[in-house]
Amino acid sequence: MPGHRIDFPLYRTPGSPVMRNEVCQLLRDALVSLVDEGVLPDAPDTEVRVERSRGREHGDFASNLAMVLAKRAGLKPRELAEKICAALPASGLLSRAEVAGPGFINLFLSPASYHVLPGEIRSRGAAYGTSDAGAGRKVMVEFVSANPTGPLHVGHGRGAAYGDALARVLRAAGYDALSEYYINDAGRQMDILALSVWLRYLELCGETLPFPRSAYQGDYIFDIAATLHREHAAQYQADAEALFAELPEEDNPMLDTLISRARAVLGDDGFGRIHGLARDTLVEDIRLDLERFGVSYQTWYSEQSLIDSGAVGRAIEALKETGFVYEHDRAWWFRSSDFGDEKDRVVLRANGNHTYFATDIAYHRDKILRGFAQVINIWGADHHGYIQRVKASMSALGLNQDDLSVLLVQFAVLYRGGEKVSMSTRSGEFVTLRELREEVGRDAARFFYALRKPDQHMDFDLDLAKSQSSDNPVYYVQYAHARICSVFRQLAEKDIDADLAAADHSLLTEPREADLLQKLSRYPEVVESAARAYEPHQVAYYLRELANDFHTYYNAHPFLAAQAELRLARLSLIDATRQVIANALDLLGVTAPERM
RNA sequence: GCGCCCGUAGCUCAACCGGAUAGAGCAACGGCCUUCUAAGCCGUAGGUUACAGGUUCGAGUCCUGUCGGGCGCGCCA
Repeated sequence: MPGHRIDFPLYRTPGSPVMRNEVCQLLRDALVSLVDEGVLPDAPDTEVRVERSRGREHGDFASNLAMVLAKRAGLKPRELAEKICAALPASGLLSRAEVAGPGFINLFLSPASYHVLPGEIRSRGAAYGTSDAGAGRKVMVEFVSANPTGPLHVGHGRGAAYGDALARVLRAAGYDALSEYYINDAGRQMDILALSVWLRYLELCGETLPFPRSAYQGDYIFDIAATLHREHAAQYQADAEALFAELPEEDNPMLDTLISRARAVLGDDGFGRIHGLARDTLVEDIRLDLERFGVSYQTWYSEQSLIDSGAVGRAIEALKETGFVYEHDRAWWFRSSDFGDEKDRVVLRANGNHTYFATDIAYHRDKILRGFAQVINIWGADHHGYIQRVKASMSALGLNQDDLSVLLVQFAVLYRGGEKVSMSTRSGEFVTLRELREEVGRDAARFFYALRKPDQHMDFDLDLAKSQSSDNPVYYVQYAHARICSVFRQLAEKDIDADLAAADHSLLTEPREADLLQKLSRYPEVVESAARAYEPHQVAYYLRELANDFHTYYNAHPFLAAQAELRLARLSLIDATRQVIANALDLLGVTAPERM
């Protein structure tokens, strides 16, 4: 269908941070003019939406605005589209607008908009792609937060890769994002951990004992026990025979009995020191593991500190004051079913201890009180049942439950040699994040995770991720970066003078150059969109497209052999490409190697 | 049983809060290295978007139901 075409005068060349937003503004201006002219009845509250066109023939941007507003204007979509086009203010950004299909408005960027791009990318450098879309809003991203009772496994890896990339993307899009790890260092699991260490320590002291099968079995328990033995010799030794005398046979009562006997023998002080040693060792181990995975946190927030500071007690008191808490069977229940939860939940148990839920209430209350406009929790999919009750507690406390977003990360099913790898923390039969990193490499692992939407079930093929072949998508992107660096090394060797700032980009007339420029111009929009949707995988897919455009260009046109002026323009273009690849890879926590 | 997430090419996944002809990568087949890194490029083939209805100018996307998969439903953490 032939489109109606309108040409604009070209009078300036703005360097726009996010082009799509600029285009939206032009359409908004057009709507205002149409209201003034009486074509539209009132100031339309319809959100102006513009998307990147799919195909080149549809221009750079497309809007369905006319189709949305046609009914209100009493016009056919195509007629309204033409009026909108005619009302567009003059701008150097666009060169023309067309009406096409059932009433789409296709917008074409001006050549000048493209020609300023490589220079803009070069001058902004690592900052190209960042914007102030988030307007400095304070957001918290809390992720991983695994119990410090053992090493992280590959399931945590997915949450780590996702959470860290999300935090980076949010920062790039102008949010004030803080990464936090919530250390679950209170409760029974930690007691079992301390007990496990102590029992292994007793063995080192020469005691013989039947190590309980439901205690922690991992090698790291021996390591911590060895440290304890090295630093304190037999200071915490006790008679194992007495310790294991007349124990309940069932796993849980047995462990609980052992824990209370350990406390009795060692005193709260002694037990607490072993507990603290185990905790600190494992938290430090996790911190190092994540750091080597390219993941770092601003804050490590201790669950125990919430209890010690009285925050949990205060939160329960605050909840009681709302009247949504009642006593039943000597326990205190929160009326969460009043807020959409399936049933009411216990916050204070009959034995006087608070539940895990109680600390969660205190923790989320604390997050909001710390002044975050948006709190993002990244949880494993097995925790989805807790979302409603936590949100319920926020509502009950007078907080806005929409300030909390819980994003669920589905489990990755591991495949090795074409077969499922079954995983269970207790049996010790699980692949740790450390193993994955050492076998696969940090970059491949992170990119592999980044390629998947978090709420999508994921098959993680270990053999593929481990492979150093081209099957591995991360190399495809990194290779593009390395190739560009290589070109510039050749340039230096051949002693060719290249003042990129003097490049004349109007010489870039090849279709593949236009494709590459267009892709580069999209990058800030990709970052903004990934941040808004909490979907860093958009960056990974963008990278693959960008690398593809570059490789295609590389194969089709020589850079160094070209005539001097053209060579300069092309070098400027691929230098800009290199910068954008590096920027985007950084958002995913992946390095951009200069050679491969 | 109830609730949440999902179902797209042989496989693994995209598809910009409903848009134009549903796209990549593997795997398959056929081409491209005396020239800047072949970890690359180009081409061919591959689809009733699980199924059935509904909403509207328009549905992979929203609603209802069915089937299939994952997870969750403790005074555990």
